[in-house]
Amino acid sequence: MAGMLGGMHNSLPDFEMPHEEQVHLAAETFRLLADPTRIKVLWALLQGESSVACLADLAGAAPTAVSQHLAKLRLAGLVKGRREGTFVYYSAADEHVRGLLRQALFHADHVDRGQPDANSYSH
Amino acid sequence: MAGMLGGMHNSLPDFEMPHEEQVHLAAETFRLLADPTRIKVLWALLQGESSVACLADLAGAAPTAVSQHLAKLRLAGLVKGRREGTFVYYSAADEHVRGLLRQALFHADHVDRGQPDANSYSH
DNA sequence: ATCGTATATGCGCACTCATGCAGATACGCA
DNA sequence: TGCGTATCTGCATGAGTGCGCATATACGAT
Repeated sequence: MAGMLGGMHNSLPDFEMPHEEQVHLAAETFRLLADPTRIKVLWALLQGESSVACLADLAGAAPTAVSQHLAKLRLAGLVKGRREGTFVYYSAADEHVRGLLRQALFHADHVDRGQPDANSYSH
Repeated sequence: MAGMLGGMHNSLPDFEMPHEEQVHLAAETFRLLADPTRIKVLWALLQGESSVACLADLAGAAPTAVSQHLAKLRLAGLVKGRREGTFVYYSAADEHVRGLLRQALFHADHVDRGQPDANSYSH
């Protein structure tokens, strides 16, 4: 499936690009994960369910901000809420998020971005 | 640093949160992936190296826009460029990106966001 | 000069956060 | 039982910020 490299230039290879809708959904998922507070919240929720106040304490953010973040994550279907009295206990709704977070954090721990060498290819 | 402080309902056992630096790097990675054009470009680069014009054609975007996206990806260390005459052939520099993209696209293909049931838990 | 690529600037849009307020529920006390 | 208060959560608004795109310009190579 992967085209042979090297000589081909403008000719469109034979591999298939993802569908537009798929790409859009993936971008939206990444956009939701591109926030330190939401990453911490989701990481905490992957360990078990918790409430807004507890998550705010864990993430080091204001409860209202965490509530807004949870609302977005809920609309995206990444977390779900269970009401018990005044508290709302949230939990992760998708197992794929665990893999994405683990890979991203692992990548962040092993990446070496020491030099923003913009012109490493020029001479 | 977050930490003790009273008033925390211990619905979650003690577990370790990722380090602050790790979280920021992961968020930055996700932010770079949170764009349809960059997703298409990276997906194409995972199949082999290609030039700006070819990538622009594949992604359906202007060459200048693709060049700017590639500059950001290059500064982040996600792609690398090899100059050959007038052309610059880019290629993916990190194998972790492949896993992230695959999981995100797979997730996008399997997620069912048909129910933005925001108030599934409310009265 | 032409083509491929990189960079600078302005515009429009979306996002985050902080503030304030409202609804809902639990608790205390007469 | 009835009432008032405190707490938890959700929603709306404004300020500040960053991003992507389009345009124009510059550099390098043939």
